[in-house]
Amino acid sequence: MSDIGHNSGAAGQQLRSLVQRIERLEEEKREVADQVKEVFAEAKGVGFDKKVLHAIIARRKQAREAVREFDSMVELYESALDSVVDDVLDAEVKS
Amino acid sequence: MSDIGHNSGAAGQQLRSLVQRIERLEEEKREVADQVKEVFAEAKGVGFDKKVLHAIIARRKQAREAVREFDSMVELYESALDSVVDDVLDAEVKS
Amino acid sequence: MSDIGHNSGAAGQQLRSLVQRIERLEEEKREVADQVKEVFAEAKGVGFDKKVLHAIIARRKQAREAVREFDSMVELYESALDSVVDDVLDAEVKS
Amino acid sequence: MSDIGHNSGAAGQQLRSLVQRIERLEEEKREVADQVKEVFAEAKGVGFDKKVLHAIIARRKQAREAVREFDSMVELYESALDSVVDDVLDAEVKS
DNA sequence: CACTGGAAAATGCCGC
DNA sequence: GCGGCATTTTCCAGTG
Repeated sequence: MSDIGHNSGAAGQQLRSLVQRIERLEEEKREVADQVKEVFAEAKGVGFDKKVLHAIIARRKQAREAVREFDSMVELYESALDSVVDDVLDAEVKS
Repeated sequence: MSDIGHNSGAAGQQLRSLVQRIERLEEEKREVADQVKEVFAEAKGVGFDKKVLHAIIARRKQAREAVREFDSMVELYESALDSVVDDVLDAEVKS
Repeated sequence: MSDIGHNSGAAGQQLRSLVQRIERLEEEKREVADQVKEVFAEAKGVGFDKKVLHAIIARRKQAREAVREFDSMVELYESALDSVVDDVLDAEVKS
Repeated sequence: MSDIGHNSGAAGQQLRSLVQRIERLEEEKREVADQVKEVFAEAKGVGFDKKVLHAIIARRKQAREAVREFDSMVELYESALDSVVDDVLDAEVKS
């Protein structure tokens, strides 16, 4: 008998497992997305406009990203500074 | 002192709570999306092509949707049929 | 005098031309959409239900898409098959 | 023989014609949309950013709408003014 | 006039 | 690194 359509070989098992895991995760994603919608609905119910809410969230996201960018800037300068300090120390040793 | 920027009125509290809940949920969404990516990576690692995997998953999804669509088709035909029945009954009354 | 607001440099000319072309095309799109509405109105006038009409058109569209999807499926299988053939040939060379 | 599937009655003819006209128009819409994409591609080719282009077009659209709104405002005031003039004339006649 | 469904646009991701 | 593609999000018309 052919396994086509009802593959039960090792590879088939593995494939089925992977597909099911992905489908389960995508189901989860949908559930979370629905919860987001529910919160927006609740917000609307107490008079908050969805568009404004979105704008606020976007703003906060940008702010967080700006902070992250700033931090990596600081790190960059710090490491640059370290190099300079190293160079200076090296120079002193050599002199 | 102005509350601008540090609103602590009732509405402000509510707004902050809503925004935080949404942000938390979107964080969750991102996490789940990452898990999906991980599974795809794992699949790739054992030799499955992502494209084929996607095709399989899409197919299964379509199958599920086809069932749903069939059901709404049936409903549409049923309501159309009801209209016809109504017309016929009306015609009998008038004759 | 500043060109701000009445840019007439080469780049400005080009930009204006592009913007106008896009706006003209979007106007066309709106006109065609209106014509679609007119046909639906005409259909309604001779007793066809818009909902059913939509269902018919959607169905035909799906049918066309199914053909396209089938074709890409075939392509996908063919390329997968090619890979397998390649692997087998590689294995023979190595053995 | 049943006409189901190959309806050639008068109503069927009409239905088919309507469906085809709609499908033709939707095809046109798609073509125009593609042309828009082409213009955007061309714009990109000469260094204009799609996002900026979109922003410009949106701005111009808003401007046109503002003008229209202004015009209807003017009309409103004009008709209000006419009423006042009428009232004044009436009052003069009566006095 | 709010709501849902579908089209249009934006974003993010993948492969080259 | 970027161009194309898929997904996601946003917007708008139609409907009840």
